[in-house]
Amino acid sequence: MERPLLERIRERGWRVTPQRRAIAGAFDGDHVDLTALDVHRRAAAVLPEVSLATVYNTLNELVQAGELREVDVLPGPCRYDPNVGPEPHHHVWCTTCGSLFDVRPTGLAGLAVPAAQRHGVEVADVQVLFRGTCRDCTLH
Amino acid sequence: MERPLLERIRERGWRVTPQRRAIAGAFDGDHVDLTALDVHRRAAAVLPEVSLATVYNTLNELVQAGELREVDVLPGPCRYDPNVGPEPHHHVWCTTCGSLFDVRPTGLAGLAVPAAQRHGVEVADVQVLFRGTCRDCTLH
DNA sequence: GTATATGCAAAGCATTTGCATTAAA
DNA sequence: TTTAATGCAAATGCTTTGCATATAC
Repeated sequence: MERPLLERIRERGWRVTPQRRAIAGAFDGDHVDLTALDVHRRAAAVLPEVSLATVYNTLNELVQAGELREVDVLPGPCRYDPNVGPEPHHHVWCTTCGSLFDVRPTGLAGLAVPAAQRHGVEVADVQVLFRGTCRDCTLH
Repeated sequence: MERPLLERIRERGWRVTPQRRAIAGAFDGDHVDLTALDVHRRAAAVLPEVSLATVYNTLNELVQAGELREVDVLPGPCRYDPNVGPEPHHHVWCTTCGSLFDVRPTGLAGLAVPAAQRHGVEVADVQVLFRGTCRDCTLH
């Protein structure tokens, strides 16, 4: 679990504006991965005037600063994940409702690409996506 | 390795038009995963009048028919993969130039999500993405 | 001949950008 | 007071759609 985003913004010496407070606040609690629209919806609940452009700009700045991770492993809009710890992490996704959860799978260490299939790519990183159906969607 | 797309179109009783011939032809050879624009570029090399809308429409029809697989595991436009065999497959991706290759990793069988982390999702499927840098990009 | 595929141009999202205005420090 | 952040509205990139025209069967 990470330190709150707002604290990390402050530590970077960035200006603390009401918008940034609202945007950072959107990630408080159980850190789900949010779309820009999710973030805007949550931020606007606290600060109705916050603009979508500012949400996008701020999310991008945070990604560039390494304080958010872009999760772009599934169809639809990009998601943002405040959990940027050292160990890469992975996801479980309900293909029906789109719910997305962080997960730390077992057996990662055994994964490898046979050299003959690497096409000259030096592998730096692995991302695993488990797809399935969540209980709510199974029950209709 | 799959049978040529055009043959599969014919077998479905679909009309064989010059456009469909050109679009199917784009996937001949080593089956890279192509974007719609890639397909359009290749198809237009053979049939200059083919429209991008037709490329999109045709790709979607082929996806719905199960003759193409959408690969939507990375940023940027969706890619289409003519290799729709039973075994799910995985990808190696150069994060610099965007090259994408199919891969059959070892160690897949050992991958699992601890029950406590499943958030009620019944896992049906796994997709693995290896990210790295290809030789060309490393050498500049 | 008839059903189906095509092309165009317009519309739809998600996202980015330019620039004048506002506000944090 | 200065520098940086915001909001707007317009632009972008990818993809879809409606509809009249063309064409495979």
